[in-house]
Amino acid sequence: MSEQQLYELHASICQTLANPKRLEIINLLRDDEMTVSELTESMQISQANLSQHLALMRQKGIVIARREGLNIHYRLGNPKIIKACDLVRQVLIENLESNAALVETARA
Amino acid sequence: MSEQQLYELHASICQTLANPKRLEIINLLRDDEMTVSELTESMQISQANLSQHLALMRQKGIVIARREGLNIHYRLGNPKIIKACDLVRQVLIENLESNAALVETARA
DNA sequence: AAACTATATTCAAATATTAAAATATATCAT
DNA sequence: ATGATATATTTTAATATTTGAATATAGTTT
Repeated sequence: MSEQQLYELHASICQTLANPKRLEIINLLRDDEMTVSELTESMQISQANLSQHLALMRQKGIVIARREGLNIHYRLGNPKIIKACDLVRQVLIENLESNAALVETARA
Repeated sequence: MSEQQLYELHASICQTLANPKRLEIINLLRDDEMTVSELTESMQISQANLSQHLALMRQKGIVIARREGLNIHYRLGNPKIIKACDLVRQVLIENLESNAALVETARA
């Protein structure tokens, strides 16, 4: 597998993370698995659209589905996903903070 | 700032990471800053397109530019970006490995 | 100031992503 | 078998992203 190909696969995982609803799903699954119904109730999203997002994430191995009767339970495929998301969120927060600091400097 | 808005900004950072060339740039800047010329020479990409990618990353604070004469030196805006990318790459590698394991199981 | 070098920006066409709507499938209960 | 519930898939229109081509800008050298 070439480095180029790895970068492409890497990018496609990032692409899968590049959606607010999907990030919200990942956060909801942080500690425990949840059924599709539970996710639908916890979020502002239609069942069909939620299912589309879950299908995408399943394909990339970001979440794993497990059927139990009528319900399907979803969980994260790899706990490192949460670590990665948390790191990116920290970067975001730090960027916001230093922007705020810049604004302060400009006012002074 | 609402959680929704945070998820949107978070997603937009992930979106910025969701491109193989941009990931390659980040990796090249891992340890040291580099000029645009150096980056152009290290990668299979046109100068104009590289500049477009750098502009996007600048806007998101992922990368910082510093002019020195004719050259512009780029460096990472936050070392945590590298950590996050490395984590996602680990997730990718682990997914590839468990896929390979699955194929083995299917053959056996 | 004219030429040169390094880098950035704008525009447009091709391509990819998103979400709603409609429909389909799987399991369970009767 | 029928109906009910939970979830998934397909299609489509709107929107966003990507890249090459052309052009612009900033700093330097002569």
